[in-house]
Amino acid sequence: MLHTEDRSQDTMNDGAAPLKGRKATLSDVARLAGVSVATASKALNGRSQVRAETRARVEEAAEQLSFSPNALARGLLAGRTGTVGLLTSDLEGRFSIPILMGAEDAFGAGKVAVFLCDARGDSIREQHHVRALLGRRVDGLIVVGSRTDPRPSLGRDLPVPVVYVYAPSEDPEDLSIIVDNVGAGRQAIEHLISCGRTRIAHISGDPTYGASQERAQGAREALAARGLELIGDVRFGSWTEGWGRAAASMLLAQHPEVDAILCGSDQVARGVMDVLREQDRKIPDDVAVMGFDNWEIFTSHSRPPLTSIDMNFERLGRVAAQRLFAAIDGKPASGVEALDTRVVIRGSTAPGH
Amino acid sequence: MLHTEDRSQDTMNDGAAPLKGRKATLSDVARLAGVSVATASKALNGRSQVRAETRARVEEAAEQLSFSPNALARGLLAGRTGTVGLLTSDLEGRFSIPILMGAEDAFGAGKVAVFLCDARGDSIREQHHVRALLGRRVDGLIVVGSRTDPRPSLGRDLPVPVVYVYAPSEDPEDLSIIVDNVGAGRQAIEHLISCGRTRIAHISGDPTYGASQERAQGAREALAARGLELIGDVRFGSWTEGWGRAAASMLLAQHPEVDAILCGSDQVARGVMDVLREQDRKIPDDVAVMGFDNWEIFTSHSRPPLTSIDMNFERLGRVAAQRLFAAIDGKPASGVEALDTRVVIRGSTAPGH
DNA sequence: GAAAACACCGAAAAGGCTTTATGTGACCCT
DNA sequence: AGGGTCACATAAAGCCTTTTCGGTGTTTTC
Repeated sequence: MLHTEDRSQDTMNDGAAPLKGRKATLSDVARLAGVSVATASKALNGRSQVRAETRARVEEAAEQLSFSPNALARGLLAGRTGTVGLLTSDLEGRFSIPILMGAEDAFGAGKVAVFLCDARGDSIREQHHVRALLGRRVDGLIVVGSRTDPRPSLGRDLPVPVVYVYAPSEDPEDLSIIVDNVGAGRQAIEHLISCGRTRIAHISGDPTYGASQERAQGAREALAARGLELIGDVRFGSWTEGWGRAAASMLLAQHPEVDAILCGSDQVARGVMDVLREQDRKIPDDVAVMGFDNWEIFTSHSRPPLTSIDMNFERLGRVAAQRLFAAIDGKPASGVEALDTRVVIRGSTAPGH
Repeated sequence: MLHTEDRSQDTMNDGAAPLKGRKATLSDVARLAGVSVATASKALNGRSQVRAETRARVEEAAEQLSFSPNALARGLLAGRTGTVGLLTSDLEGRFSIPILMGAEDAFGAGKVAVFLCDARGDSIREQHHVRALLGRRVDGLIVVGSRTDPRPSLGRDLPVPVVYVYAPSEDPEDLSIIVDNVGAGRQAIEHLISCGRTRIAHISGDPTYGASQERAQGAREALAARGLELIGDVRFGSWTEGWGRAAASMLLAQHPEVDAILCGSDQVARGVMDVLREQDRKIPDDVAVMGFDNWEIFTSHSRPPLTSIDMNFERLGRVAAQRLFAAIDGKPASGVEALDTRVVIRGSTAPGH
């Protein structure tokens, strides 16, 4: 049912309700308070050139009219809009969201609003969005990639600072905030070793992802530091449960002595655990299992709950926001900043967790 | 070294920082083209009062300066900003994202930019965001709930139209776009029946969710229409695999004759399938299994792939965006609009899929 | 008692754009 | 030739806020 009543020019409001942006302008407030707009502005912005009594009158008038200053006019004058663009190439993916949440959180704490744009992996669309955002005079841009491999830079001649997150920019002059995947691999192995495991295998994911190569490298490094080696080298495949099952079957057949399996993702780990259970290998007593990503939906509900490496995505987003703030304030940075990860221990490596 | 002057958190940034890419303004374009700003404006906006040759000159000048009009100034004048606020109460959840994608898509196709705000389920934070968005003079608001139960209205006296998605507003005067959960339950049962099943059980999720009650109701209706009943009535629990496993064990013990299990979510279905496999019941030959949500990550990688009801979230977001457009254009609507769902058939009900 | 200091307020400009109203010349008609 | 129409260009008036600068009236200082 449609009704055509016009809600936009409403009746007078008593000012009791808190949320009414409405059309009240600063001159309305000034008129009601019996002062000039200049004085009203100063009063509301805490400038010093206003008598306390006058300020109070203005504030009351503003309250009564539910005045809220027009951010457009303010931004037009200030040259700063207090907005940033958040450009993601893949909202659907699991990784953009927490990053986005972290960034939104950090900005919302300040007085910055976030324009969200999803390029859907299309660079034409991305260009279009960048242009639109610049037209809106955002103060800065955050670009979130969909995988960890380097991506093309937006260019050096943008009028606003840019921070790349998750996927670094190909241009080292840009500032990129990424996950330390080598460190993540190292951390994982160190945890397994400290659980007393020595015959460790690594079932990874898609080999075309930089992340899987880097994690494998970190894992090898950590093993080498103890004079150990991977059992049966790294097995690459895809990021799926199916691959986890297939790879686990082969691994157990070829190397039944294995006492820990590091998996490329929680989904892979899930498949691996299914096979272990079917073959009556106790987790973690016979074989410890570990994943990457700490994807709650998989880690908490598996049997037993899965130990995993958390990528701290929210922090990634928050740090990106902070760096962008700094750049906007005239303190730019460049290079690649790799943030560390964190082991979340559950029952698949530590009984009782 | 840049000045380390008092760059206090305020706007006292007196242009000391070298803003390198100062954006070209319309007067720059006009000067370069040798016309007045008024003419330049009309030329670039396709107004009629401009000679073709003049228009070409202006366009070339604009191109040369890579001019893009300042959306702030334009919005200030027009009273419309071409922005909307997207207020979600829970970004983390699985449902907001596709809705958000649909909306972003629909708006991006027009010339509307989206402010994203996450209230994190906190109504104080929500109020704060609403106020901030109104200060930025958004043209409209979309409010995305985190569960399907009705939520408090933002109020009738907002200066801009609002569309509620997923969770309807408690106020029937508001416009809400939701999923037809009763219809979804009906659809599911009809599919199972058309697969030849008659002894159907329903393992649902958290009973405090309206969605689970409504789906159960739809399921009962569809069964009643064929003179059938649920085996062992609805079993409520939580939306987890663990509950799926527990409930399936009990169900199979009490009603071994069951030939289909409708599950409250794909995760529940996942648990149910684990138990069926452990008890050597063939899926779908002995027992068909079905879920709700069509969460790819669960449906595609289970054994066999899981038939599920897709909620069409992207369409939900797109429709919400369209309704908001209409309302902004002065064609408001109210009431609750329930969109239908869709069965995605896979191997867990239909062999060979 | 005059000069300076001070506290407070208002007029006005600026910021970039669109639109209205006004102005100018070219052209056509009787 | 004068009046009218038409096509085009421009000046100027906003939109809403912040900030600078100038102007009161009052107080302090020597």
